[in-house]
Amino acid sequence: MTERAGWQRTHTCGALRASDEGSQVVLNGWVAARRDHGGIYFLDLRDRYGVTQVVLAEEVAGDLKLAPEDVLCVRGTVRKREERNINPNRETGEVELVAESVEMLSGSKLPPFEIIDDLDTGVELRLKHRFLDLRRAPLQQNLVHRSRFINAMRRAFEAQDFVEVETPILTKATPEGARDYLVPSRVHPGEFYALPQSPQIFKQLLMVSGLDRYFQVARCFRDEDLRADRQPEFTQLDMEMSFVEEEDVFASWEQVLIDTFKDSMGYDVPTPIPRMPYKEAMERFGIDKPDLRFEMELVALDDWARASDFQVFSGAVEAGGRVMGLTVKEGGSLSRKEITALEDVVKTYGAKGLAFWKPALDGGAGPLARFVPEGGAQELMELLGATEGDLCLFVADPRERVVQRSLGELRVHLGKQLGLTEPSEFRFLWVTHFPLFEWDDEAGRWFSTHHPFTAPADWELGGGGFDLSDPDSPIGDQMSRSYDLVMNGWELGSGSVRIHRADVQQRVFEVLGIGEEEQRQKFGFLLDALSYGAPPHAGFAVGLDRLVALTLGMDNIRDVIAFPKTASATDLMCDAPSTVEAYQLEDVHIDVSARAKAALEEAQSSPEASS
RNA sequence: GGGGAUGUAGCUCAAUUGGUUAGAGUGCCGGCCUGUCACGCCGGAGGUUGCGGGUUCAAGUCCCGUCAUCCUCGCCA
Repeated sequence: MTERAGWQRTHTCGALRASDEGSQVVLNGWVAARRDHGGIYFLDLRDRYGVTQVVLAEEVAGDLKLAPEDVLCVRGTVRKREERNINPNRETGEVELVAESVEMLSGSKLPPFEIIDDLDTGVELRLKHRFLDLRRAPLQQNLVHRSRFINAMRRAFEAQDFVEVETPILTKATPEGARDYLVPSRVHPGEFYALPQSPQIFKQLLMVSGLDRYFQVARCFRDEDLRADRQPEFTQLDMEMSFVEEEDVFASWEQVLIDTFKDSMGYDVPTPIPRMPYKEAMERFGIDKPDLRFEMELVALDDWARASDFQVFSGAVEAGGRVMGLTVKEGGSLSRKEITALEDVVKTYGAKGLAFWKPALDGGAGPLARFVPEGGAQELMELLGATEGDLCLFVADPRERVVQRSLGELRVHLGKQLGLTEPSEFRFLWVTHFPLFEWDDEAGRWFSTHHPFTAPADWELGGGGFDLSDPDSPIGDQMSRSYDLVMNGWELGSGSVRIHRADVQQRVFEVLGIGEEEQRQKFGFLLDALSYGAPPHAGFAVGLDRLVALTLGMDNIRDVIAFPKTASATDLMCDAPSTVEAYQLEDVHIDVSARAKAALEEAQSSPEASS
């Protein structure tokens, strides 16, 4: 056996306590701080586990030059501090290490920012030196929490007899859904793999194989524009089970959530998790992922509006649209300026304006007041659940989705602004009964609301005979057997009962405008599999980055990911994406277009490119 | 693809109506200091005001373009 090298630590920097007094120990760690008092020199040594104060006597320090972030080996004796010198803010604060020798294991240049907990520095710099950013305790704690959370989830699935199976990363492009990341084939000139947007088809095939219960911590890739809660590559807890229906999937997940939250953070998830049909969510909250931590529900005012003298309101209803409102309790004190800011919120989502009313029995105030009929204030107040001192807000539009969406987003906005959302409370909800198809005006055809493998609520699916080029076709009324899991206004994940009959699957492809030829070419293997005894099956997937971020009270997923990308999908640390050597392109049979080449040259000739 | 915000010292920011040599805090370096832990005191170094162009006697400041980052609408089965 090899002998242990003399420099290696006997303890971590978070380990020593008063009970270790007198021990001879070796610590390894980074220089976190130095305090030179002339005759005595204090040194804070840091690692993942904590910080320990090292005391260097003049004789030991000598002319040793220490810089921040140098990596050291310190040998010495643990000493209990005198009462007045104890640092109560540190776990190791009752002791200090009296150094007998200090050895530099690795020197450090001056870092571009300080390695401190409450760093106040731009994202750009932090991402460029992510290895230094990740040296900070809060970021390390995030990653540790993520690891514990995901492993607790793994244990929970294993306890239910699920089998973790890995599926391919190099796979086939899918015609529907997000833009694919493509990988050119060297062996097959002109052909491409795609990175999976999710392991969807593979997990269904595993059900056909009889694996019965599958799960995976799966990396997924979607080449779409990013957001604070969206990265081009992200992680899902993906699962699928056979011989089940909706309620079995819900039950399985509820147990997983109970186990995971309990194990990893000691939180008791309140169960059963309530269910709400999509239609109800849209009507009451204006959104398919309602935040149930506060009330302030939307109110339908269509009948009131139809009879109103206010043209904007009555006109919207006559045009087949909606008028809805919501009441901000004690919102009457909001200034005109604040209300204008709220109007900007609804305009973002397509609303033309935001009407408001400060309710009172005498008719109230605000632009809507003159349209409240004599003596009609009480009726309107009752409709809105409003009392004097409240603020009522209204949106009217010929497009129902604009009314619901804009007021729904306004409700979320107000919830945050008024401090109605308690961050340590986790309110879950299953949203069910989504429509199977949605009409896309731009493309002029139907798209799957969830995905094309989702079972229709009615297996016969109308039996055909619909005019599929008609946006008002009753195909739009078909319900699906898909469901979302929602928490605190975030969509955590979605799933569905799947189609396990080849004929139904073909019919759905037809509605989506995927002809027989294309079906064979793109999904032949799936249709084939469905014709060899496919069990009824259903599944679900949860976005882990979002869920982990939420459990830490963060609304940006960047800091629960070790090496995240920027909003333009670049990695500032390793400078990806980047150009490759000409021979590499030749190998994979790729010609870069003249336009792309010109853009590259322009970028490289500007001084900005190298900075 | 659209909208908004930001870009000044290593870092966080300031700089009046366009006007002298672009400042402060912090970090860093040097000196002093034997109980600090946000140590203290003294001194010092440190700037292509993102980049390019324009207006002007004069631009960190005004105009045009461009790049980067963040937020967001569209997009994300």
